[in-house]
Amino acid sequence: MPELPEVETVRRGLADHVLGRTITEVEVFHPRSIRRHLTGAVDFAGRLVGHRVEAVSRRGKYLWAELSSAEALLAHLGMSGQMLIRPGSAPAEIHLRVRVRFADDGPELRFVDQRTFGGLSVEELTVVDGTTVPLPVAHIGRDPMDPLFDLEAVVAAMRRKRTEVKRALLDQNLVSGIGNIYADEALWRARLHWARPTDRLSVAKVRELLAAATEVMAEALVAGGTSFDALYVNTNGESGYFDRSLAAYGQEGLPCPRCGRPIRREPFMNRSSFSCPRCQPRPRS
DNA sequence: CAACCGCCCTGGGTGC
DNA sequence: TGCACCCAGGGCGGTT
Repeated sequence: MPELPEVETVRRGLADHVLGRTITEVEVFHPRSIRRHLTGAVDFAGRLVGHRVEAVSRRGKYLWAELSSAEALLAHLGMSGQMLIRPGSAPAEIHLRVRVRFADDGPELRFVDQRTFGGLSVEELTVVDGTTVPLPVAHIGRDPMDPLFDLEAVVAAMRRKRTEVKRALLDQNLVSGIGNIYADEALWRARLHWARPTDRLSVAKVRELLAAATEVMAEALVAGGTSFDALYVNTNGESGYFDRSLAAYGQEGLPCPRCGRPIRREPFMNRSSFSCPRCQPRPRS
């Protein structure tokens, strides 16, 4: 499940392999993978062919290549999206959705996505708060790895919300890049239950929580990200190994690394939240 | 407007 | 063995 560390790992791989290369051919094999490109596959390909990749950027879970056309190829990996760099001679992957070839005849870029929650589109760029981003990213908050991330502003905004702390942590408009895995890990590190109301947390506690989120994602980035199966891989098709370092997420019944009590699993927004019953007691309702 | 809910989608895993 | 069902989950549109 690609969150910030996984998307950043992919960004680095793309920067290594497609920067400076000119696109010559684009094939779309599944319309759903470009559903956010409203003008369709022909226009999608037409806006890419002939243009050079000038930068590969990221905000939160969004990834994009800035092109010599002054537009950007925007990608969101969803749950299972992969950006693979492969020789053109390699057999097509079962879930190959989009293929991009380059003028130098070197390795091609393949967007592979089993569950098709991810997708690509070509977007105009806009400047928000001094930073150039694709239009659909304009409303996405800066992520904690962004040099211009304003910690105190996010702490204040989070405490102004009237919601549960995990919902706030997952709100990409507030702070981006955090998904279910790193939200649970950050809450575990900060010893907060996911249902705690944000407006009753101290400034210090919210700071601690955001610091924990930043820290756990930085550690995961060093490990190449978190992979439970072959769904998340880098541009070379390799899995990360941060799953071995998870304290709470997916650890139901296993001992809490801090106190030894079995990690519990609770339903949360039609999915699951993992926490320690002793370190992260439920709030009194 | 803020908060929240349901839907989109596929295939690996599980239980009968 | 085979089938039905569950589950993962970010973003978005619709509703309260």
